[in-house]
Amino acid sequence: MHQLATSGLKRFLEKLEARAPLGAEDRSALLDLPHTTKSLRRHEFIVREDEMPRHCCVLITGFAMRHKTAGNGGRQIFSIHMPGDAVDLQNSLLSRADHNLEMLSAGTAAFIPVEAIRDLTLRRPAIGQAMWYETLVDAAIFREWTLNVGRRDARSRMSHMLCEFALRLEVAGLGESTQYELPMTQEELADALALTPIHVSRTLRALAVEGLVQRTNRSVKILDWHALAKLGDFDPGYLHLAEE
Amino acid sequence: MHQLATSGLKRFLEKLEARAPLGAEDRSALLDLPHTTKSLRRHEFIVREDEMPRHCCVLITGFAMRHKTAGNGGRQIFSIHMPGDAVDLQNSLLSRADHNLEMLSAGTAAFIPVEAIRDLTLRRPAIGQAMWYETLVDAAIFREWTLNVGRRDARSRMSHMLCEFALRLEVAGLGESTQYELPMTQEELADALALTPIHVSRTLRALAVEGLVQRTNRSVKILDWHALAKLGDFDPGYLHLAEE
DNA sequence: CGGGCCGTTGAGCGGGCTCAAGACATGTGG
DNA sequence: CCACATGTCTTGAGCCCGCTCAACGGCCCG
Repeated sequence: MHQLATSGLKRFLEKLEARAPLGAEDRSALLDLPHTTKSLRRHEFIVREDEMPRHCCVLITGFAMRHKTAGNGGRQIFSIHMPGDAVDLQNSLLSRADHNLEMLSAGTAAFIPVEAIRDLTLRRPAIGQAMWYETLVDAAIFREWTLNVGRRDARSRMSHMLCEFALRLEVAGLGESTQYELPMTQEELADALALTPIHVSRTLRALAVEGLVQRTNRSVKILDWHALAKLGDFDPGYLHLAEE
Repeated sequence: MHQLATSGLKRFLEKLEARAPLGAEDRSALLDLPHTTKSLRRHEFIVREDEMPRHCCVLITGFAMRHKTAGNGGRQIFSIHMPGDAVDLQNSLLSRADHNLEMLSAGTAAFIPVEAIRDLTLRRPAIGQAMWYETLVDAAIFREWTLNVGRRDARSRMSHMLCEFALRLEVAGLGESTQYELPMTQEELADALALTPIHVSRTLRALAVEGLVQRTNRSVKILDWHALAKLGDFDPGYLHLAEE
């Protein structure tokens, strides 16, 4: 159990260090963070809007999503998260949650007391800075999604999102950029893209007919990356990946 | 000149302290940040996409906006900023800008070298944390705008945005919540709401006919706050203002 | 075998877009 | 003082992308 937990934070550590390496003391201070691991069911909520979360959660396995529902019943998904992501720094540090965090698939996560995080980032400012930058990248992704939803049509939106996932999963070592597992229903895709599930179905069909992507079950195969990226107006700069 | 500059950072300091008070040393360390002040024209860019900004900018007077243009020519405005806002921590800390920062009105700003910021936040982690939280609130606003654009119709979008500005301006001490100056053209409103300028015109007219708001020149008068907030599905939780 | 859940397909509608023209204010130079 | 250009806002008419409503089919799992 402790084995699992440690390796979970390890993935988080690797993610932080991808941007800027940490010293040995910082590294071990991070890995020594007190935490408990817990397995989570699909659709289980990690945090709900208006709660005051007392733990911050690092995904070890499985996928999660942020979302919020408007007064008219429309739901908007803001982002999708994968193993290694510290998934609710956003909510836990600001004391009152302004959106929901929900598992997309079954998985496991490490729960770290918020005070331990606050404490660590004060004691070891380099870690604080690394986490800060991580949330800045999250913000960059939020902005790109706003652009996606606000200014691109359905086919471009879908293409853009599929490209983003391809790249992020590849960088995280969770798939190839041309073929990956994505545990989202068409209804969830719709809420991420601000479309209806029906139109998501039609859009995916159109992309398949054009020979760009193929989606079967919960997996995505990209047949023509170049064309898909072009159609999706996809420029990965906003992901702020290490240049290679 | 130095007088002006100091008072500019002072406003920023007040904003940081609204969330969590800082110690005397932190306070003076922040105010002692090296910086130069500069006056900016309307439509002048502070940062452009793909640049590698070497300064972080704190607004002293005037309004600014973040935006980015999609491949099809559509522009999306992500947020509006007002005096006291550190307006491009987002871009400067991640080294390569992924969006533009442009003045909405003429104004003045303090420019702080990025290294000085990085340095200060490492030396004085409490300040780092305060700035971090500030960017987390920015992120919360990005999310709300995504929901706005994705899941609300034109009248609700507009109402929501007018409510947000009313509250933020009041908290910043720049207007009453029922009457304020907003230096945005209808085209800029359109790009913030993901509408066309034409539809913005019609929507504003509709809200005026219903007796909710009145817009003349560049000022906004809210005639029925309660109805406007309801129509706009406006719940200020996401702004994370101090509870009072 | 029955019942969710998920995806597909069709038909009709509508909110916001496009295109086009005009109104009005401001500034600028002759 | 007028002539003209420019930027901003308004109004009208027609259209289209994506929505709504409804039915059906496949699949999994009890």
